[in-house]
Amino acid sequence: MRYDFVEIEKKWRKYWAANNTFRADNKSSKPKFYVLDMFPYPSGQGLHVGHPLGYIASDIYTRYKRLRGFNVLHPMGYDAFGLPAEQYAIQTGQHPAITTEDNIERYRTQLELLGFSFDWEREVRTCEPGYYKWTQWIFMQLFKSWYNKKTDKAEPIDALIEALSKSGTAGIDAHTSEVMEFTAAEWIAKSEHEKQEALSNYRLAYLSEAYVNWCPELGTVLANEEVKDGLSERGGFPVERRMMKQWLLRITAYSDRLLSGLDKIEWSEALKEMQKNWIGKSKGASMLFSVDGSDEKIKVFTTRPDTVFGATFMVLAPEHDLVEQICTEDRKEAVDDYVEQTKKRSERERMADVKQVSGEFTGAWAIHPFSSEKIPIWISDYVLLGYGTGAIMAVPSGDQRDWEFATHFDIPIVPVVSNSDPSKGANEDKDGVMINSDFLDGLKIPDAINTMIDRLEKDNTGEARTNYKLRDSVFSRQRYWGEPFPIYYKDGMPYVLEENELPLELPEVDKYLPTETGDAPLGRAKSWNSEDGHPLDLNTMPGWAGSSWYYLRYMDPGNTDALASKEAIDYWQNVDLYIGGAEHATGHLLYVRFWTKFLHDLNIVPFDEPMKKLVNQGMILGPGGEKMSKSKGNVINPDDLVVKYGADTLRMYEMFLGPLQDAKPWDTHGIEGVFKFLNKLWKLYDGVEDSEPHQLDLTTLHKTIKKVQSDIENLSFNTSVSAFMICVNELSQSNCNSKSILSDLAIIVSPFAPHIAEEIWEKLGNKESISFAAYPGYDEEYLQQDTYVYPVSFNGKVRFKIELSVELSTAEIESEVLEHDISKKWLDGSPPKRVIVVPQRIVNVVI
RNA sequence: GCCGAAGUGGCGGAACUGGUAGACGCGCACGACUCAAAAUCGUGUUCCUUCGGGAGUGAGGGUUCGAUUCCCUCCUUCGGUACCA
Repeated sequence: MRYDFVEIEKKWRKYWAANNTFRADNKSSKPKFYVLDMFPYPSGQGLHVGHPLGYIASDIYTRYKRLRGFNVLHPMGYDAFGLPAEQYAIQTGQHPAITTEDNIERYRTQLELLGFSFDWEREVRTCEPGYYKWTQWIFMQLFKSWYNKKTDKAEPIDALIEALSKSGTAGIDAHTSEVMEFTAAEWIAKSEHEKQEALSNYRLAYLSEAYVNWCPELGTVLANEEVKDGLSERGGFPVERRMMKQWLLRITAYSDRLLSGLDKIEWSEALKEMQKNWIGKSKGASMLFSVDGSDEKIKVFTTRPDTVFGATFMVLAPEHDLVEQICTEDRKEAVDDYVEQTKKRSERERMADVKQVSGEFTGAWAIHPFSSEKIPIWISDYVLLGYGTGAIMAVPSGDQRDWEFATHFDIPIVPVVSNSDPSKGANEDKDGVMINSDFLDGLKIPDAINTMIDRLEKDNTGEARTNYKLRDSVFSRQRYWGEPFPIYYKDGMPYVLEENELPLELPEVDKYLPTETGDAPLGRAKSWNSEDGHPLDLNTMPGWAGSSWYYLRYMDPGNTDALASKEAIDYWQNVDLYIGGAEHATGHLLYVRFWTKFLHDLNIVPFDEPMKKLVNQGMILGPGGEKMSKSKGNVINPDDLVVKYGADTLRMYEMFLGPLQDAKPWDTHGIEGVFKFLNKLWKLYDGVEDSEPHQLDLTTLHKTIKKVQSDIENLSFNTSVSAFMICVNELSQSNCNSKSILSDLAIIVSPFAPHIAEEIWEKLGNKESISFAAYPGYDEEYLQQDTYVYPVSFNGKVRFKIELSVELSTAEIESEVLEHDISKKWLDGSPPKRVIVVPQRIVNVVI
């Protein structure tokens, strides 16, 4: 009988849907396992062959785990809010919900064609009110929380308010935007407006005037990770810096936990490294420098406090608050000009001429804290306002950028570490001893750093300090197609809605564009007010809001009382295996960890890392080795291949292409080999008999079970496909027709090619789906061999092979080998210098 | 620049903790079946060779009886990041 994949696949797709075969229960006596794919944004293009790669891998793993007796949660959904649908809406006037719905339908059809064992009853869509109610709810909790450094977790703001009214800021150690100090009396005396203002300094979701990446073309702000080389990631439009009032999330409160948490999760080193760099922890000290003839002090952050005796000037970021105050009259014009210029320049331009040294002298002088010498204060855009304190002590002998600046403006360079050569460049190495450094002279650098920090703390002019590159995340977008903020304004201050007012649904608007007055699109909505008439926030949340907790919603997608029930969360716990692209390294994958830690602090989830193990699938490139894209016209559509070869062939071929994690070019020709393999497999089942299995066939089977099992556990699917091919070749060769062997083969193939496996399984007389069969064990007994063919090499080169019993001792093997005619030829009468015998491996004769 | 990953036949790729390099598949060549073609099956396929062998896993060196695997130097490609003090 012919392998009629069209009929077979249609039949089993229907069967699985009708029987709800892959429904996962929230209660089970079986151990749980959670396998998750990064859910897709349903774009108008549909899927190309690159998308299913990860889904196929996770589906194989899922089906394997089921066969091993696990209750597996394997859901799928859609990251449905986003820019493309909105851009389309602006162009055509069609509501983004309609576009999104259509695209989702298309995705669903394509996904179903591939035979994934998703529990479709758990599908989620981030754009549905029933879903985003809980995205809004989490935001609300962030707004109502502050970060207590003493307990190292988020706590309710109400408790903070109570503490403030009892004893002011005394005894409170919070993660804040700026340090605040006031007494209980002062707190009580504050107006409501002032209180709210003060509280926003503590809240984990707060409004702030901040420099943001503004994209005029898209009409919205972007997060740092949505900007690539000064252009928007989506669309490639220019991005400029602009001061705007925005919602921010205080992710920086979690910097340390986000960093240390990496040690306990199984993610690739590359990815952990990216997150580490993004968080960018560096240890050093903060130091105060007095300004000559002023009460102002300049606070700097440095990782090298030991080099302070080499500090020959100071540099402030052009936007630094002190610039205006300390700038002298004669320098004012030049300085103002420079500041103006910096503001105008976009990120992109600033990046383009990194090598260009520029700056202006403010006319002011700082007093060196140890030598009491006067050193000039400059401004330059190589010092960034957002990092450290926005000011540095410049040590041209120890920092290359300072060196270039000093050389350019002819500022003295004083070496402070032995083996420095100031005429050539800065010495940034951390070996050598201190020179020209008063009480530090002769100390090694690490000792000098500690000595200096002790001294600073004693003198009260500085302290040890840890700094992070990580910034609080801008959380508002001036767009329509996203989650509205559950926020209204009273007296200009933000307040949250009541929980029972959620979800705050997206209003209808006449156009998906900003208003004439420049307000975000929600400004077009009629009566966009709270129930008591206060205006609602006009922003919407960014794309990553909904994806930061979706893995929890799958556990209990219909719940209307909570984001998921306690029972469901306690049962499923965190994700055991997460598969998706590495492009989300510093976006989604950081935010989902942040939100999980926050929900952990709120006692909503018992774990504080969302994904125990994460694997990044590599990209499938076009046949030429380029990225697949519509514009290049090299997109391979999976639907066409399914029509021609069937889903089982496509699934196996995608796995066969190469290691899951590697990028690899697509070559449609190769699919024939896998298709032939499935045909051969199918043929094996003609004339199956209940006969006694042949020894050789048992060896073939058990070797394959062993190989495939370890491959799946290591996510090495390409080698299991090879193993199946070898197995089927061998069984065909020996005309195997043993039912027991062929039944086991069907089970181990089923995670890879589920449709054909179901069909075979049914033909073998089984009534239940193969999905819940028991994975066969392998027996080492069948893998034992009586003899082993030794490759015999002379000086490392293989010259002949000899089959010997595995019972032989090393000495016996040696003499058997040396007796061989070819050995005699190579030895040519003289005795070997040495003979190495590795049992069941090799024999090497040294001559 | 810095960080990370990777370089193996014509191509995708195998090779467990150092032990037969090139499994499996594609492609190609030849053969069988066929009036013919497709499909299918079989054989061969790293390169050079005076048919004894020799060379060979990006390049060069090292450790070892033995290196794709370990160590050092360098080159190339891809991904990330970029004045982070």
